[in-house]
Amino acid sequence: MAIKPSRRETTHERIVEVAARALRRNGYAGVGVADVMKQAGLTHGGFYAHFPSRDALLAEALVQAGRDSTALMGRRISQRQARGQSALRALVESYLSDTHLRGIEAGCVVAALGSEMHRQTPELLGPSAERVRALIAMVQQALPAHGTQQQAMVIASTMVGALQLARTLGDNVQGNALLTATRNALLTQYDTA
Amino acid sequence: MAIKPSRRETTHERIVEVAARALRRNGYAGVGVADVMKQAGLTHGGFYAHFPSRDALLAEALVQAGRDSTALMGRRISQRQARGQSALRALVESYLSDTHLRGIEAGCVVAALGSEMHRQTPELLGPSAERVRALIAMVQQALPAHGTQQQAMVIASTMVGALQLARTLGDNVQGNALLTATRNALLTQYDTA
DNA sequence: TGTACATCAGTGAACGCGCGTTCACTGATGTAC
DNA sequence: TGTACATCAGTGAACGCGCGTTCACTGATGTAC
Repeated sequence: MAIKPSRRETTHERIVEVAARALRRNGYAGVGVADVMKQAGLTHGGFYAHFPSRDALLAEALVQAGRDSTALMGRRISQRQARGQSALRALVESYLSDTHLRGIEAGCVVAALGSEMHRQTPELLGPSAERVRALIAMVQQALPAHGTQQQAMVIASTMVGALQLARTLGDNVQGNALLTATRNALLTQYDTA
Repeated sequence: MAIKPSRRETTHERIVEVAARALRRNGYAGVGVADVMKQAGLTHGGFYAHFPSRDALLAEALVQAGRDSTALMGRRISQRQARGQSALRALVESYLSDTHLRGIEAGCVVAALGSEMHRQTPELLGPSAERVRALIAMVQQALPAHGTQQQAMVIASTMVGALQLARTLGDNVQGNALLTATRNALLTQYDTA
């Protein structure tokens, strides 16, 4: 029995949701208070009734982005498992898909912000490291029995790196070749099905 | 017979060198004109006698950062090979070393900027993609005979991702465990020596 | 070799713009009776 | 159910600061004779 959220709460969540997408699309420096408020259908003045500072918004947005992308990835994986794919194949093919290559603002926050995470304020570093651990845990759960955390770390690293390199190469022959090569390598080595 | 560089050229290179380090330490948004000039021992006014715009500096800095980190990595690898390590082991152990984990501003530019590269201006995107291709080529050269470009792509992705995740986790047990696991996995699979 | 002049790298003050932040005010929502 | 009032979410103008950029000027370097 969920309590009906107040108008204030609804607005707050809308702002965070907009910021969570902007964060992945534009990076930390690309999230502007005025911009986010405008996209949420508000004026910038009301911002500080919801957040003590821009940094506080970023912290909430980071957590929200993690929740959103995990949920989306979870749905995609379930669909593939329903079609008979193993958990690992479903994960690898979803993560290293053309859809994920192009869908940055709805995609994995670790891939979207990987190289920027370590230089953020402590307020943001905690949740960032937590996201990395969550990604590794997600991979480990998808591994066949006896999959180790070490294996999960390596696979997570590979997927994050591959997505970033492919995005830099572009949505073209080069980028897609890199994704394909990585999918094949991971499945050949770790998918025992 | 290198021509003695003019005062102007020397200064220009000094500015680019400072920017190349700042770029890796702070990211694209973290490179400020005034800051760079100050670190180069100059005042900010003279900047536009050297570069048409801040973006032009970033482009030169990116290329310079690639050159510098490639040269440094090359020296580290040579040292290890002189001690009898295979080319691949030397590469993997250098790239995934604690030194590289901590030495961001002198390290691989792809690892330092990976998640930011794709959203830069076209002027910067070209050199960025070129850096990715250079990294892949460097890995392929280190592979034992018959190493394919596909294998090189996967290894490059893994190393870049691992370094970023380790940096986010921090220079502690977690980060080092991730680096160690990745080193072991890559060497077990690809080092035939 | 020394002097006079031209060139040129670098200085430092100033401008304009964007962005985070503040605040007095308004209009809508909800409560008391 | 209707009216009067209090609360509160959101508005929009304004402020200050940092940053990229411009420009008139200075002091040093180098060239001509």
